[in-house]
Amino acid sequence: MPSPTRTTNEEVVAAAREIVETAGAAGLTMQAVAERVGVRAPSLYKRFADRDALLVAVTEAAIADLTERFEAAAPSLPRLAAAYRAFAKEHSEAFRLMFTPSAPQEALQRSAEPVIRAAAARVGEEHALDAARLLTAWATGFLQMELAGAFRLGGDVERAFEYGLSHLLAGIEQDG
Amino acid sequence: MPSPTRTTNEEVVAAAREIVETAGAAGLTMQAVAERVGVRAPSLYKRFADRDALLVAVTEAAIADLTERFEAAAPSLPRLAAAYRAFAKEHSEAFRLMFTPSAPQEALQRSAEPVIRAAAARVGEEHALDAARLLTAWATGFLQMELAGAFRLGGDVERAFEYGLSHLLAGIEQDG
DNA sequence: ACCTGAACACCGTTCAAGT
DNA sequence: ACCTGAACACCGTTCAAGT
Repeated sequence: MPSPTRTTNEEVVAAAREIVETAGAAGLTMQAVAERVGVRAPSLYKRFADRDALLVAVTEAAIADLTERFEAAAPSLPRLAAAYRAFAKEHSEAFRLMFTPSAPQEALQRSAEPVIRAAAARVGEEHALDAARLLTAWATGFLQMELAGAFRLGGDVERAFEYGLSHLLAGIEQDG
Repeated sequence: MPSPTRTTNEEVVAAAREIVETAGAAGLTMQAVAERVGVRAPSLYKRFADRDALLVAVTEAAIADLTERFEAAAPSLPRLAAAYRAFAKEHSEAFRLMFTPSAPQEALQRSAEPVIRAAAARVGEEHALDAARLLTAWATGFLQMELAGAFRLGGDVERAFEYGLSHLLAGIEQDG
């Protein structure tokens, strides 16, 4: 007799996201996830090929979350930057996963679209991609360094972020 | 009777670095390191408190390597940027480790000094730190994205790096 | 059809015992 | 003084057996 399904992919990914955020990617064990959704570890392999596939699903869910925030913040570039920073702070572990070779690139491309459109409104279609990449690279590096503790000494991080952002926005507008 | 030492901390770290670079941080097992230096895994705990301490030592050695390259490239900002990119490509796994909360921040601060001095020569002492951070954050984010495959589509990565760099250098020089 | 216990290979780590 | 085998707890993963 067929057993009724005891959990769902969504529930598994949600549990995995919580574990990743509280215990880090290294803390994501199949047993911990299984316990959280009320099954045994081997059952998870019916849904995800292996631990790595689950980790990719976690990354993808995080990217979808970020994309929503971007869409809500667009087309203001300062608000996009603030949304990015807020996301990185709330989901620092998932943020790190996004810059791993196994991250789903199509999802990342989609998340970048609001940024590219906002850049286009500011500097025109022709330079939109370059401008968006400049801003994204800077913000990504800044947040990565901030999360790693690189700014622990050396003054007001808030102010440094605002300084960098306004500087880049001004620079981007004036040429091509 | 005292046994003669069969390996050294330096040899252990060197072996660990090779493993990290070929198999990734996840591939760094105490047994693999031990085999490489000709001892058994438990012996490594005489030298490093645990696997994490060894990983920190690997990160620190990589930062020392980067610092040497920076010192050789200074005070040219384009050469510093090129050195950073070359390092990231040759030691992509260690590069990622550098932006982890457990990375040794004092070593990272030291590695940043040639960049800050080069920035000072370009924009003056007063804005050197801000300028160096702007450049470093951008380059770090760019390389992180490049290594993750974010630029797999979308044209000439080389050109995009040069574009971003020259744009930032021009922007940095003109104001404060 | 879905779930599980049992099993396997592998890992980090400790420690008493060897030299 | 340094090294090791043996052991423990834990992990990912597979699979035959349950319902």
